[in-house]
Amino acid sequence: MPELPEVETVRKTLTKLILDKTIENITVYWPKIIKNPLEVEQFIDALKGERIVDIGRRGKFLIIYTKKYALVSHLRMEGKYGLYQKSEPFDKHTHVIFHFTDDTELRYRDVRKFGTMHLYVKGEEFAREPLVHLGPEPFSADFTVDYLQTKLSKTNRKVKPALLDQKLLVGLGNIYVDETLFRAGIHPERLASSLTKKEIFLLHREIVATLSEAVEKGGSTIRSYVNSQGEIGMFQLELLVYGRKDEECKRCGRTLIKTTVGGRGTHYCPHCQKLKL
DNA sequence: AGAGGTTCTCGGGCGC
DNA sequence: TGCGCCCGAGAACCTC
Repeated sequence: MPELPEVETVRKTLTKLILDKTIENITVYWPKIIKNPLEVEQFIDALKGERIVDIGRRGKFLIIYTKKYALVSHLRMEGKYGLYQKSEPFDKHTHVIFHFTDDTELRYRDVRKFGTMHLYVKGEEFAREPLVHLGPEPFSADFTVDYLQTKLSKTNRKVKPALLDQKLLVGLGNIYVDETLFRAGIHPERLASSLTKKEIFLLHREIVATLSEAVEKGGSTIRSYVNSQGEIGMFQLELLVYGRKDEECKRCGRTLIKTTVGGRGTHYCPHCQKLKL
């Protein structure tokens, strides 16, 4: 599900729902989701009595702040947060419940159980896994054309796997990387180090543009994504290549192709994105 | 039946 | 031989 635009949308909607609520207790049904502290009891005890004071985001990670702690949460493929009345029944994919002092509770649901949670004392979170080695935010001043140029020139990988690496840049996932490469006219299997200065400039511009347009539209709903208020995104209507195998390229009219690159399903236009050598 | 929006771990290959 | 880095493959889990 969630790449940067979806996580940013979850951050905004979840803030409206749980800001200022106080955690009375927590129930953990699938302890493997909690990666730090190792003991689930410690996780629960730490957060008891804590009030939600802010919700942030770093790349695809959500950071729920209480007065003392930072809860770093990754939704991976299918993780979802939702606010429910305590009286509502919960399904078998609900793995963590944060019981608030009012009659509501925050439920974490995750069909594939890939999601993770790390709890740290506030201020330590950026110096620890999983945030410590992340690359720059695409909307930050650190993410410049020169930075992208330097990084791509130093790797032997193909451009698509390079851009999916969150150490190079945070936020891109399989959907937005395919969209970005199409918009920049770059074949996903080009060697990253072979890109020209002009191509890097276009790539940088389209990374920022694609992600910011997607944030404005509330993300993309492909299979199951909904924000914390249960609403779908709208950017899937703007997708130019992702999920459009065998359909017409909106730029040149030829047939779009789907292959595998770096083990990931990859959509592109063989005419607009040439694999020059 | 196999792929699926993610990322961690592991092992092979290579250079020093 | 050893170490460290880089990279790709496989694994984590469930649904359709």
